Amino acid sequence: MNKKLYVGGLSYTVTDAQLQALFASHGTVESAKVVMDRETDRSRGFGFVEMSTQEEAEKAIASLNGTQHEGRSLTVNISKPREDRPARSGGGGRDRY
DNA sequence: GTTGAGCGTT
Repeated sequence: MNKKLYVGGLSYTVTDAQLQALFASHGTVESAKVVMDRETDRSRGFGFVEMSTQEEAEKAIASLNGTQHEGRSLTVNISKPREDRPARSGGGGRDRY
């Protein structure tokens, strides 16, 4: 198990600092990032947070998952590493059709 | 509005 949290259901107005502040109320945030679409520089509506320990990650999930933020329902869960997804793992990142 | 990048041609 890791300490990385996936945070979905974010408003497009939420940014990394907002995300960190939200989770910091329920544990020690080591890092937080809202994923921005690199083509539009706007939020994709989800992000990632890393807590100091798994224990704090768990309580952050329990406290924030299913709640609302900036008018949207939050989904909080342990994340999986991006390398685990076949879409961008080494061998070809960009589509070439 | 649901799982993060960019490098560059293996």
